[in-house]
Amino acid sequence: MTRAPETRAPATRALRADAARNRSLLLAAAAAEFAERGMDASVADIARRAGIGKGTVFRHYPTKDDLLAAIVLDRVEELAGLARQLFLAEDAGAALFSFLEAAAGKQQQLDFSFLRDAGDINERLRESRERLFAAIVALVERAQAAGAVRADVTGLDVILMMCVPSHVVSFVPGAAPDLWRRYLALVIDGLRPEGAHSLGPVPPIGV
Amino acid sequence: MTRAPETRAPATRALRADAARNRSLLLAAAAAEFAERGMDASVADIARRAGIGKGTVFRHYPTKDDLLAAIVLDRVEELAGLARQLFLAEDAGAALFSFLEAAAGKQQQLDFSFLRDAGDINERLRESRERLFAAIVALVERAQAAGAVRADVTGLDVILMMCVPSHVVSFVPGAAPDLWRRYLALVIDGLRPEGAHSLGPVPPIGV
DNA sequence: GCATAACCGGACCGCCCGGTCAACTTGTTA
DNA sequence: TAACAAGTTGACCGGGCGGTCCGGTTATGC
Repeated sequence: MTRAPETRAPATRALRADAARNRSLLLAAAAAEFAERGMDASVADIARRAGIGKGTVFRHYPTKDDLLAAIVLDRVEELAGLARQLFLAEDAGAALFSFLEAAAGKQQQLDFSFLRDAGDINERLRESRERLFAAIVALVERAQAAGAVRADVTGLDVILMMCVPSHVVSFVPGAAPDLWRRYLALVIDGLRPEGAHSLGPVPPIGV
Repeated sequence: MTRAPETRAPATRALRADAARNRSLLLAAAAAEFAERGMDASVADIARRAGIGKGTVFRHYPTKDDLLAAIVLDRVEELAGLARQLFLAEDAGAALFSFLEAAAGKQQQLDFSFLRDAGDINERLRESRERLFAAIVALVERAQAAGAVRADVTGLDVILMMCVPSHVVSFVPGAAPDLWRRYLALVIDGLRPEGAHSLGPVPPIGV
């Protein structure tokens, strides 16, 4: 095996210009297609929407799952960044509720059920998800300490309930684009300490 | 075309004994398989689980959707009956919450997302669904009149939120069998009038 | 117990999917 | 501008799906 002299092979070689353009076209098309049809979106349709060949898709991402994971990873990192940033806000309760609002809004584009489907595939995605969850847990605990969220709720409870608005709205055919806010408000009211009833004997789940 | 004398053809002829047995085996197997794997369950797997041939499945129900619709129809009628029965209870609030509890519990076996998937297929199912929804709306309005449920919520809001517990729990791998109760409690607290905040400017959806 | 119609079952069909590959095109670099 | 590596492409493959069909089987009425 020979090696070209004076060539320090970069960890990943720089992408050729057309390849980079195709890659971003692909990511946009895939995000749209996954958002519309979920995991049922076919690679052929994604390629057609991006205006590239099917083979090109598999050159950029060896598997349909890898393509999905790349997209989900983006959103997860984005949300994790927001969560860490909001952790520094003065009002702990408003910080958590702002985060839930942003998360619910983002899920209009990409439901979190992908976290389940894609989480088992990609190790990087799993790590990123754990970091996001940890940041959310921190937000929740601070909001509880400030008395803005009922004490008998866990971080994981909040994580699960945060997926509700976008899911619920997906059942309404001609829903207004901000209908999810209505159900987010309902979810948040359920998390508030005022007027909270017992959650019953069912133990929470560990993280 | 000849007609056998003295034979009044019944609307649907009586099922032969073995056919009736196979049909109930099929329904049980299909319900289990749909519950576990959703719409991804394959007819071949259902047939194998029921211990019958694939052709027999299609003899009883001409389409996979028809099979699903038959199962969903059962649960919907069951729930509608319960809703009408609870409408006569003294405590209007407890009646609604009892119904939500029963509905969430049933969905552990069969998620309501099937109502969306199968609803477009079968006319009878659509009618049955409308009757169920009407019964729920009646329950909600009575609970609101009794002051047990916040006034700014509609019947459809409650219908949508009623699907939350089973859906949320489906994300938790080794969930305890009654974990859904925890999230039902959270949902119900969000529906209570005590400590309710504004739902914001987003208008509710019409039924 | 026999004739018959209802029923059963699994081989088979066409279709679509994720993924591969070898021939071809194009950006890059010296 | 020449030469090559990187990138592109669509025909192709194996597999699984919903649904069909017909030869064999079985319950049932007389």
